[in-house]
Amino acid sequence: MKGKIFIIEDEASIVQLVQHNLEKEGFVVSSSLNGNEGLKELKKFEPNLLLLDWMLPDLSGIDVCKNIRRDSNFKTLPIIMLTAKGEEEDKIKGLESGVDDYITKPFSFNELHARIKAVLRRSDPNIVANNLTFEDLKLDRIEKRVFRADKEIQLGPTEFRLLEFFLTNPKRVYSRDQILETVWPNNVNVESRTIDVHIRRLRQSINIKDKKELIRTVRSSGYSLV
Amino acid sequence: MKGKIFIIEDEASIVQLVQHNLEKEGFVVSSSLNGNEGLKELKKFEPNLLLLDWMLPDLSGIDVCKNIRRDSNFKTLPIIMLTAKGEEEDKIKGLESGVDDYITKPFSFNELHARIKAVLRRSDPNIVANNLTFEDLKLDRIEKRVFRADKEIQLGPTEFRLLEFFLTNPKRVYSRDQILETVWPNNVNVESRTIDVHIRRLRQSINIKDKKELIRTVRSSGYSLV
DNA sequence: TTAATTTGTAATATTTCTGTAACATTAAGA
DNA sequence: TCTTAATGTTACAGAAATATTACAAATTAA
Repeated sequence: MKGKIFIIEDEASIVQLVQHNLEKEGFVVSSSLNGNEGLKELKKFEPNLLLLDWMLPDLSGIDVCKNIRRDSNFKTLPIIMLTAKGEEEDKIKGLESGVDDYITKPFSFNELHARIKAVLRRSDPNIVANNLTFEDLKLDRIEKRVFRADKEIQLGPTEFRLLEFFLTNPKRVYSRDQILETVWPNNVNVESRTIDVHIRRLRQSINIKDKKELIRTVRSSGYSLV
Repeated sequence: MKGKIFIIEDEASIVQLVQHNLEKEGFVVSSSLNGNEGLKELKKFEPNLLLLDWMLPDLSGIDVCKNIRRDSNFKTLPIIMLTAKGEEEDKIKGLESGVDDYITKPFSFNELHARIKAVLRRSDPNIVANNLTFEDLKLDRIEKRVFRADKEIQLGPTEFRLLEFFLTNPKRVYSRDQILETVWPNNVNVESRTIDVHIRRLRQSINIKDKKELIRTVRSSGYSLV
């Protein structure tokens, strides 16, 4: 789990390419082909970053952008604008209207990936960090290892992703639906109670006797790291 | 695999000479004849070092250089500038703009090779090192020999490259895709399960009884040296 | 050319992980 | 205190990932 990215872009081929590659990188990705629909879905999806095409069939990128900035929930949502060649002068307008970065089409995926990482590093460092820590918990994404109080802990793949997810936003309470959406591969249907079992497994692995419980149950809301 | 080198240089004869010799040395090389195109391809290629001509048809070397340094992914990419005789005064400017070294045309390949090694040795020692070691494992790239606890080990070519790859980044977990991409010659299509078999062969060769396993399996992620 | 080595794959075995169902426990309001 | 809904716990079967083996084709050495 490296965060959620939403794409609003009308060229299906671009969407497909970018979405596929981002998913390979571990992002959860959703997309829309036009502005109005995109705005709605985006607010449901709650991404960590938006890739926004400058020229859309219905709204202009700027309109979308302004709409988003009006919504208090998305005031700080990082936005990267996708512009076509020759629209360069518009970039200035774009940056003024609250865009964090832009990239000119055609672009290579690596260029885009670099910018995404740069923007996320500023807005939400944990999403791209190689090491996540919280109190005496440490998770190394490169070496795929987890430590509690400097003692290594063995986790199965799902428990690893689950902990990774909690570590990107410690203390925050996540509902089962939210957990499902980001920790499980897309379009998989699992019983929501299944999460309880994985929480239990994770708890069992990361708990040390005489040390406090790290995962808090918030009845009727979900779980959080604490 | 001794790393990837990108060349931006408009004189085709120089490119050909350098590229050919570098490939003979085991580098993976790609090149471009002008600045704008070069910048794009470079970012796709993700080299370990860039050879950059000072005078290009479209952009100056300095422009290219600045552009690269702006991109967070390439902030530390080592650059060696190729300058023509008489441009010496420019060298100072070049070094200021973030170039790591320069060489004056005409140069012999040996001169260039020496500088490349010197620059890489600073930035990414494992790429040029003749000997890679990790714990009691030793791999000699020159003599193509491998030792475990001072006892020589016989490896097939693929197992040798595989171990070489792991040794350039011990502890790091690599996915099967990543392994395939760098250990196997480009555009070869092999089943991803094939890697398991080679891992097994490598394990069988480098393991000594009573010594710990050196290759770690990370379920659903890949393998690492450990 | 023949012999020896190396490679990739398919088939099979083994290990580890996952999701679910069933039952137990807990918390909170009536 | 009783009731009920939510969460905790456990065990297990099927699934998924990896390990192992054998073999034929390809490559290299002799």
